[in-house]
Amino acid sequence: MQTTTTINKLHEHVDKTVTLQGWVYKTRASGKIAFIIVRDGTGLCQCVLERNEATEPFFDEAKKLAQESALTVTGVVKADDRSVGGHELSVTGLTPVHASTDYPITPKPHGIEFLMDRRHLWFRSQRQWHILRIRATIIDAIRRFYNDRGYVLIDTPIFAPAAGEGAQTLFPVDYFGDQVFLAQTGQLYLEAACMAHRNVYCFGPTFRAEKSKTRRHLTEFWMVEPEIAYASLDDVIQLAEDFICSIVTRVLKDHRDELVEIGRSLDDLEAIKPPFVRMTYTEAAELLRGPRVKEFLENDLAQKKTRVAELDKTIEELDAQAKGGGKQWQKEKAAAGAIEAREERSEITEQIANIPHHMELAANFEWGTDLGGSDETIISRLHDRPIFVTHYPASCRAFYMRGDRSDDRLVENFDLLAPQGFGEIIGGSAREEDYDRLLAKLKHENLPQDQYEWYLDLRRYGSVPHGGFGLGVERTVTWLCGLKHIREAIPYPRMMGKFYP
RNA sequence: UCCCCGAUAGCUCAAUUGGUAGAGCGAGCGGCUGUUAACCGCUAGGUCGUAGGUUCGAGUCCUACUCGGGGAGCCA
Repeated sequence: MQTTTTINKLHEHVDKTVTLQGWVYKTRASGKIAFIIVRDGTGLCQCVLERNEATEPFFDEAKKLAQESALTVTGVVKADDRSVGGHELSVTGLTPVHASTDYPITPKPHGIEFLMDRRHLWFRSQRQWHILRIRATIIDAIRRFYNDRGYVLIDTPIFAPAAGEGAQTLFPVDYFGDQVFLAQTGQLYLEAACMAHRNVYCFGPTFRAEKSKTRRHLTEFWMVEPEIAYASLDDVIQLAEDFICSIVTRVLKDHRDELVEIGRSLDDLEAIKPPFVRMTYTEAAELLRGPRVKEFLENDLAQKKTRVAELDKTIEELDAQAKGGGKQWQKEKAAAGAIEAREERSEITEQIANIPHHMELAANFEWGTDLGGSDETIISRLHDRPIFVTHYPASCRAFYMRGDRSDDRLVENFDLLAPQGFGEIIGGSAREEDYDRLLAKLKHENLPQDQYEWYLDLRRYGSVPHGGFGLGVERTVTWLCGLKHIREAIPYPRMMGKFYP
């Protein structure tokens, strides 16, 4: 008669008695009625506990159950719009499984350091819970995209020999007395598999030892890298565009409510349609140095200064309210508002301090150097669709990228920048298929040829035009969820100086 | 590696030009039958990151260090 079910299935059990197994998310209790919001891993449900004959044996105990206590609860499912999730449970039975006390993460605001030290608990909170579910969908969409198109999954090694693209940014590992490194890409290995299976991809963790402390860096992150044979740069770019569109479509299909819940604009994501913007590196360099960027940043600066002035006024008013007369809850609300306004002000003040530097970097951009993080952010902010930036100078790109046959200075590569300031999510290229050209590049970069003999074999035996790219999963999650920082896009972020929990 | 900012109660933050450390939340107790960050009353809670220095007097000023935040470089 009574069934155990989960919150996401409650709509199948309206007016029936069911049992839920979960944890206390929040409680509010009066003398003779208690509201327990239960989460069970599939959603939230308000359980209403009225003091009556049925509930008398456990009412007092239930009322005192603190946040994150585990419990099973039985009751009649009622459809109720007032309740989160649209259903609630009128409780007839309740069994505590584990009483929790002093759960550290309260419904009130916390600082980032506090939350990061408690990441293992933090992702029980709604916002984090939504983000990690969207992440899971994105990863599923990635796998399906390639599997459905007949790509063969090739797992590339995580222990890699010194030979890479630049050994200084790698994590060294002692390997039975030899030094190896944690892999920063599977690409070279993937190219070999590409010549065996034609269309392949690898998907796994990637490690970078760069000492970067910014909103877009992790030391350990997930990357998916497709590689396709008999392909030109245009083919690879087309693949990237189809790929991104399929991920966005899937996320919009499966997670509309969650996206709204975490404050992501659906309109912005629905605007992600082909064709994406395309520009060459040279065009990007001209854009950065030109009047459009200067004007954009000057406007940005002026707007931010206006905003700070507004916030100053708001803070003053709220402070006065918080100290003045009125109800206790009104004063509290004013105080909370003041804290929020101060946070926004300090964030914007920091941005204002950085703008002149970013303007200078953009205005003085020199052809031949790589686009900086701030340069990419500027280009990204000027668009509301992803931007392909192609044909970078060979001097600032890896040795394996295919030389542009019409201009020796360039390579056939691309970066894909997510719009609205989110920046780079993909880096890719056509690979140099010509043995002599590749060997010349190796020598030019002073790379040890003996370490790359196996790679050169790929150009000795049946070399064909081919190419691929790498997509950073966390950066994609950050973009699609509209996060301010990449650390929320992965369950256990690893950053410079951070590896607990 | 470099530049900027910060560290005050378990948490989030205040503390006028250097002059006796405060509020809210959380916790504990009591009250309230429809709450949505519930509300009302009471109670407990502090070596102001660490070490020096200036001063009659330092949370406040100076120096170094530790930890954290943002950015540059580098990158997905």
